[in-house]
Amino acid sequence: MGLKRIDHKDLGQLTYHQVKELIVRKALRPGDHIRQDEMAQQLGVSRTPLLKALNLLERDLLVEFIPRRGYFVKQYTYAEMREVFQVREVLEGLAARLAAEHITLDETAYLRSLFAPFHGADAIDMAAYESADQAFHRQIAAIGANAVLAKLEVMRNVQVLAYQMGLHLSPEQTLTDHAAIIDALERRDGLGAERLMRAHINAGTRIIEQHIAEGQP
Amino acid sequence: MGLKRIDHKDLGQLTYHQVKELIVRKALRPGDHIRQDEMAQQLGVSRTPLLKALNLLERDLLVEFIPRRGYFVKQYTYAEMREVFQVREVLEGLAARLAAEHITLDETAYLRSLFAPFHGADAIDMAAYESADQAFHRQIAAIGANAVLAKLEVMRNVQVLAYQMGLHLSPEQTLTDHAAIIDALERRDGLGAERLMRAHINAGTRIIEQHIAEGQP
DNA sequence: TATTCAGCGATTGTATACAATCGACAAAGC
DNA sequence: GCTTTGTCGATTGTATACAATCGCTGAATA
Repeated sequence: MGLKRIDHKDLGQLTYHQVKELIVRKALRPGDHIRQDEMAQQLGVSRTPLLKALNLLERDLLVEFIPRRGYFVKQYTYAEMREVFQVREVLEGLAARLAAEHITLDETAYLRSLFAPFHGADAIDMAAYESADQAFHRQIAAIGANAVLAKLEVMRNVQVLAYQMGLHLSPEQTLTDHAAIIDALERRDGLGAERLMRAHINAGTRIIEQHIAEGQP
Repeated sequence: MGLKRIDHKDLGQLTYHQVKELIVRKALRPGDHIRQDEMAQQLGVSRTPLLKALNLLERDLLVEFIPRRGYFVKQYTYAEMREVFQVREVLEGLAARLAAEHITLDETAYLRSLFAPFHGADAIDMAAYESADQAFHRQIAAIGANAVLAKLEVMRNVQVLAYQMGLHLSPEQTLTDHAAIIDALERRDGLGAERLMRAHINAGTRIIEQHIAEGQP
């Protein structure tokens, strides 16, 4: 009783993760046409599970599907990335507000611990910092405990691409913003947390808008 | 020149719309196990395009997939519907804010025209009213012109289910709310439109919470 | 009578074959 | 030389065959 049903992984799921890796690691590059036969063969599966994987990736906004032409690795313009950030702003704002309702002291402590290595550090290991940043946002969404939001959270894969486009705040700025958000969460100030989170992501949006203003696509 | 590439419809797309119809019309009922062979045969297609359709429906939150068991028509509890509304609140708020930036006089006129038949009417045709309500929200999302948001907009299919669960405001309340939102859009007051839209949907959330408080699942 | 387990039918998971059609290249026309 | 049209290989779209396995039923057991 109360046993958790083990979640079987079908090849579709496994293939999904593999192809996602290929995309975020840029082994598959933006704009690339994903040839199904070739890709299936390389992964050692048939086209059937690959197609399932590609459908999931389309939902994640990592690939684009054009009927009769195929699947392409999504190539983001700054304008499109801005749209993603506009949506992220409200979704993560919601996540923060919901998180404030349930959050425990252990969880705030964990969130703080993510950034402890970087406070007062001479040089910041950007790769480590990027994963900490992502863990922070992921964790808040998880604490928010809204299953619908969690499904949309897959949109966060795009965040990796955004980093690759150089679209992130300075570590100093982020550390300050995150600390303020954690404080709000700790005092169960849902509206405050939402407002701060939105402002934080909106700062990212404004960086994108600078690129656009400078005439970049 | 300027020609719109015709968008081929593959069987997957067509099947998707068919099955969606079956679900929102309750020909397939919540909790039903969708037997692939049977359903494919009834629709006159093979399982391959049906599977593609089911994947899309899962993204729309209309069906649920459990590996090795199959696809099931999603059965919403009030608690889950509340989660949907929490997400809708922020997404539609965003849509309203974005719409305010672009909206034209023609478009505000159209939005008003949707509800003209109901103002001062003796009795309200609830079916017609429901479609007007949905057209209103759909149109605002369209004017917002954010492609990412538009993709998530498919979540709005759940709105039909919400209606079926009796989760909607009184027509009087809705007419008032909508009029206020249109006014805000007209004066290009993005923040105001966002606030009003969120309050409007939040009123729906509170109705759901009443059901939950009364002990309904 | 309640419980466990084996066997089997039903159903999903995956591979593959074949049909449809896209697009690249070459040949023909202007 | 540039554009258009026809042909063919490459690639996607769909159906189907077969393998894996789920869960139900009924017999065996306590």
